[in-house]
Amino acid sequence: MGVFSKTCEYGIRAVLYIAHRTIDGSRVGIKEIAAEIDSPESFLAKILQDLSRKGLIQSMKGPNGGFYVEAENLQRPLADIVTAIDGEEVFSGCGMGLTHCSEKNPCPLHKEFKKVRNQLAHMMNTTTIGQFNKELLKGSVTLRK
Amino acid sequence: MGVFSKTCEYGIRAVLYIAHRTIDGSRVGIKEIAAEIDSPESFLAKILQDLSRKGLIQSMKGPNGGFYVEAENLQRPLADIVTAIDGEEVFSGCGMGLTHCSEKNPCPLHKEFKKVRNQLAHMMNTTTIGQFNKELLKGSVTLRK
DNA sequence: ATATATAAAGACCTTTATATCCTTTATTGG
DNA sequence: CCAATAAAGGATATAAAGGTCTTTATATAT
Ligand code: FES
Ligand code: FES
Repeated sequence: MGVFSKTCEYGIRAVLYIAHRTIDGSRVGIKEIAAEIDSPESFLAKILQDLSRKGLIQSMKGPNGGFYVEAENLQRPLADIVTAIDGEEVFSGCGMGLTHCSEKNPCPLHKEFKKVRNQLAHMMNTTTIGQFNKELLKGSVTLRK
Repeated sequence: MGVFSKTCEYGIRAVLYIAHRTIDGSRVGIKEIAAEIDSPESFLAKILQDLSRKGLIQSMKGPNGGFYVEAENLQRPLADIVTAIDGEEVFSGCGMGLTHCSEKNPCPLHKEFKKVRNQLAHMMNTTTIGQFNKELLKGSVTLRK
């Protein structure tokens, strides 16, 4: 198990793919996305459906339809994708599973775990959907394999 | 989903409980452990069986039997418990699910994610099983709720 | 030796995550 | 309007995680 669920991993990869692939105002279909991020097509369809309903990405049916990201969404943090799919637990939950992480009744790891968790949250909150577009176009970073 | 699996969370809590409860050379039974760390008893039994087979904790059958932690194991890092139960992925896997995290073919998050992951690994590698015994005895930290 | 306490082991069951497939609905170009 | 296209939605399948129960093995005390 990684830090995020598989669903979430696919979701992040797909959104970043869509974002850099549609800066020109075009749309991209599920087949291409799935192929390019190396994910099961129909499973990804479900994930994107969900993210679309939640407004993180946009979609259009019909010929020349597909998924895209509106300009304003390019500024949204990746944390929004994680929260939409996995919830907030990874950003606020106790590292060893206590039902509530708190200062008053802390688990042994609390002090240190909180730092890590906060660093993770900070990273995901200050990293935006559109931020990697150039690097993705250049090919200096990848979304598959 | 948290950073670790539920199995792993129970495992960590249980090992820390056993450690501080048996410094005097005694043993502690599964019923007490499960009650004190607030976990399902027979599920925890499976987990402890596994950790015992792997040598992270010790056990004895029969009257006055139970689980305990040998002195040398008190020095082992909590990372060993995580690795034994969840594997190493959380310490080395790609944050967005690429099959191999690498410098040569990095995902967009690689640079930042690696820092977080390393901080997590460092924390878990420098924190030992026995390290919280005093605090647990004092009651300044908790393993339940 | 026997009875008893306790963990080990294995067979199950339930829920959640992951994944596929098929039908419906919306959009577009002709 | 019509046919083609692509996402939405719903039903279902499969795998993995989470959890329970019963039986067996082993240690101890009497
Ligand atoms: S109580 Fe465990 S991380 Fe805060
Ligand atoms: S490649 Fe993704 S974290 Fe290293």
